[in-house]
Amino acid sequence: MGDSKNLIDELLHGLELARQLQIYLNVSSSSNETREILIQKIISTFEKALEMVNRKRHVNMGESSKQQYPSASGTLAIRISDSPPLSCSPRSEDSDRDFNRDHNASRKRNTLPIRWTKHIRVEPGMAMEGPLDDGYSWRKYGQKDILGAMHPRGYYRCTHRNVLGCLATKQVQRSDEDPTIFEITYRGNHTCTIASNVVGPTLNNPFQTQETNIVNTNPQSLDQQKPPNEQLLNNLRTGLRVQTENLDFQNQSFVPFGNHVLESSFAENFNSPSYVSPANSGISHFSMSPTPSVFPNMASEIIPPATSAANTPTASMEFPFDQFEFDGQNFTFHNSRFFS
DNA sequence: ACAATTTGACCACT
DNA sequence: AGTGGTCAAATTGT
Repeated sequence: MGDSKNLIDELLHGLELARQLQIYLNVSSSSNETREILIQKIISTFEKALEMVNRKRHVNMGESSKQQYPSASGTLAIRISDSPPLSCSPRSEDSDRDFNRDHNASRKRNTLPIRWTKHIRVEPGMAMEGPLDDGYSWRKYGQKDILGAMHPRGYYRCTHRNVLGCLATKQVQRSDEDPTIFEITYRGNHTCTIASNVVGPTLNNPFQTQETNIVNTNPQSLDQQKPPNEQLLNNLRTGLRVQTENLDFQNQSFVPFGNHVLESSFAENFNSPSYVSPANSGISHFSMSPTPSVFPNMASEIIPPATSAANTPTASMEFPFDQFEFDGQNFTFHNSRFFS
């Protein structure tokens, strides 16, 4: 228990430092020395936190199932807690529902295990009627007032659901604490974008085009007009903007996998010049709770200029869940194809 | 006319 | 019974 408290303290400390750094980085008069010190502190804080987690895991686990959490510069392992069964395919439930219109079966509650969240911030003062463009075409199919939430939750499915059978869906929930932040929960994989190669390795490095555009959400515009590829390319051409924001890492509403570990070399891929995910542009910003990631407090997002619509925030991450492996204990994410 | 969104109703789950 | 997720008819936009 003491360790958990310390862990939380450390992570909170990291959060605070990161916030300070964010402020400093926006103040041109601050010295490089100050930045260096802050960055060192942040790294140190997170490393300490990770050590604590590792210690705890060593105590709780036998040697055989031991998984090391990475240092800040090493391999990223995402710990995910209690899970629905992993035996089912990511889309099995949805598939049954949509293409079997037997109403008894089709109305079955979606127990889709694969889902992940993003926290997106839009510029205050801009239209924020909904999420920004994330490179995919979504059609809204519902909206619901959620108990305890100030803002309704929007339900979206892939526009190509009927034509291509793409079963990806997302839910968009505006944050109560910070109305400029949208929490987007993606469920299922885009089968339509496998063909169109939305997260293509051929796009330019988004780090080269991160300067400018402010998010300009246009709730009435349509994101259904362009194929995802073209949209993303357009986004990259016209400039992207990175926003770093604080995540509520204590939010533990998502339980996608279970007590397993997602292991991936995110960090090293982030340094790779060839890495181009229009979705997250190399900066970790998705979270899988309850312990979102080793960077629990920070979410960075590439905010593309708004080409669309309805409610989609920014370029989204296409997450190739078919590259997960589950061996009964660990959930491994093979990201070589994803990041290459 | 067609496509997208809105919204009340329905259903499954807890 | 309460809640979240989805459906589908009605409405709105292009």
